[in-house]
Amino acid sequence: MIQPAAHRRASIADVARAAGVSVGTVSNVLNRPERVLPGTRERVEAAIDELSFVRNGSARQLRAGTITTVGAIVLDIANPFFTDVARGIEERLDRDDFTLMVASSDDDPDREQRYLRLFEEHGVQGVMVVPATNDIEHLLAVRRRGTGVVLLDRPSSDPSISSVAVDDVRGGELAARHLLDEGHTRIAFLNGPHTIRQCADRHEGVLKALVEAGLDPATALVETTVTSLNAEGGEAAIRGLLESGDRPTAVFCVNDLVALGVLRTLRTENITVPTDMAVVGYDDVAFAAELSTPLTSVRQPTHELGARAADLLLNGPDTTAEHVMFQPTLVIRRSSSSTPR
Amino acid sequence: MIQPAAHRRASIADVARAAGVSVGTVSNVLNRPERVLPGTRERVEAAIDELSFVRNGSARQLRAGTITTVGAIVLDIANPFFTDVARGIEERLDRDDFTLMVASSDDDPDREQRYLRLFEEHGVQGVMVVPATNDIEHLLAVRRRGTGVVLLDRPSSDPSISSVAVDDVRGGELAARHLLDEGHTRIAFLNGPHTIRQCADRHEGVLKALVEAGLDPATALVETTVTSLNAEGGEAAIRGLLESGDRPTAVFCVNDLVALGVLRTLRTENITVPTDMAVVGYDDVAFAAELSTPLTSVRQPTHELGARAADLLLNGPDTTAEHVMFQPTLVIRRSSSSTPR
DNA sequence: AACCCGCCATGAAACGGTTCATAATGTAGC
DNA sequence: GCTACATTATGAACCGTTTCATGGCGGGTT
Repeated sequence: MIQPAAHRRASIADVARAAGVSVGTVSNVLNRPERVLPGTRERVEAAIDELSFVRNGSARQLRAGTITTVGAIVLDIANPFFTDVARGIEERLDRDDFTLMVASSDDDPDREQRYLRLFEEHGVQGVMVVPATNDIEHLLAVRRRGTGVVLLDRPSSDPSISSVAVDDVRGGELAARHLLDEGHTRIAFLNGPHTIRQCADRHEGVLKALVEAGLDPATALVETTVTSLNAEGGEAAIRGLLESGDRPTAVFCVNDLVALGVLRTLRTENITVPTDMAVVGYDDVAFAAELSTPLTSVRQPTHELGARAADLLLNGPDTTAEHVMFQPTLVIRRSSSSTPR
Repeated sequence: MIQPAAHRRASIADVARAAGVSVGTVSNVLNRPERVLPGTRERVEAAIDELSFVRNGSARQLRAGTITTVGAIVLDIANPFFTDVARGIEERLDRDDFTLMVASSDDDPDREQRYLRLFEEHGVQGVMVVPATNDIEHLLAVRRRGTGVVLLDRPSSDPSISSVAVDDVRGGELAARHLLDEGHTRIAFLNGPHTIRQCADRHEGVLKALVEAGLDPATALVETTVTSLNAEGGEAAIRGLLESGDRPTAVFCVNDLVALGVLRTLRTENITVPTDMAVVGYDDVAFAAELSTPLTSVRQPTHELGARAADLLLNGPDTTAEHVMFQPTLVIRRSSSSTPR
């Protein structure tokens, strides 16, 4: 059980009493020390220490209105992609002395909603969200009520919401085209649910590449939905695929964590990469280049993504939203090519 | 610029007026709907929708006092070790419908202090902290003022503060002893600053192993402080070491991110692992087993660590603190041994 | 001496909820 | 018809800050 305070926390009134001044003066010491005579200030500061007074943030915020905090809601806090983005956000925020609170929705719309509500109720200046659903009506509502909202890693179609994204259609296209170039004609795509926009977009990109190459997606593509977008999800998905018998020659994974699970499984199953099966990941996280079979991956500018999102939140246009779209690049390594580079 | 609300947010009084009821009734609809007649409730709910009313969390909390949120402050949100711990925390909290806010101190005591203050001022039920300094007086102060505090990944000597940790002395010892067993007599330790307790403890463990083996640490050990505990830090540190000429035959890295940077650098420098140089990491993150040279690493039970910490915060003893200490294990792989397993 | 001004300190209003004692209304029992 | 009681709704007090109009005071100017 969390231990309750022995008794009520000291309030500004307690401090005022102890220092023999009025509450207004204590508040001034706290917020505009230059307005109060050094002598009094010291007395007040002594009383503050004495009572180990801590300002009540709720009361402060209730009255003052503003707070220099922004929130970020990502799909999975254990995914290096999102934490790298978070670092980008933090660095930008530091410049303006804002603080960041991060929460993870775990791909769950309910959790997203819950954290969104929490942030909104506590009056954050704005919130950056990687939505877990295709529908962003709930985010529009937040925006309408006056809280800043920036879509993260996801383009916005709505004029009232800014977004910072990377072209996922193009990313899917790059990956698929590369595999086609390598001679594959039957490709598995371990994707997340299409309710996550990024997944749907990457799928679209893959289709585009296939059609351009004159292939029929119905036969050339096997899309499997991974249950959780991490190594365990990748492992389960590839096992399912291997057991199904009709095995493709290449696997495109919706992110590098999934690819990690795939590589791990293929190794234990003695399936050689890339000769028996080529693998392509997404995000190009730090370890991708150092894997036993260095992983071909679609690189996204994580840092810039986060920094730009924070920037839009802090300095964005007042009325019209801005939509930033970065371009991904493909980094070809050994997992998909016998002749990388 | 963050766009201000067109005008003041709707308050409970606005809702009351619109629905033709009193503020008390609106509050009841919000908090104990069963106490209000279905007809009135519907009118109030309609008004809430109409005005798109969102409760003001500050006001609510100011009056009601409590909040079901806890905070976590970790050293580096981009380090998989900490995010895995965060996952463990989240899962435990979910059971009690608590929410988690994560902040990253970036090894900076000032940032830690800033976030700590933010959490405390906003009245979180408790906070889990991986302290950036050896001194935890500031945490004791928070505890005394009535906010729950649990030390994360770090033992507590103080009876008033609970802690959940993994034995870092033992971890350092395991790693060093293994390298000694492999025949190395000159070991580099790419460590973080000793102000971070874990780093100091691991150092102590290394010393212990060296002494037990009858070696003089002064000659057998080269400790280098990495500037930032990530791949870039590892890269810079190992480069410095290589340039210094007098090259050791084994490198123990304070975490797997640093080890990743080391492996990357050694590969570009054409130094073979483990024959030219053995490498051991710490944390056994997900990708460690899948690296080009699978990485020997000290494994810590991340999930249990987080879950237990959350548990202590929610159900911990009222008066006496509890100190949980997990034991690390060494996972031997090819980066340090020609005959792994 | 009268006036003005700047400097500090004061104390009450306001922020937007929750809570609780009280009132209003309806129902049942005698 | 009267009392007893349950059910709903009311509205004022309160939480702990910030803010601002007000006032006291001392010194400089006319």
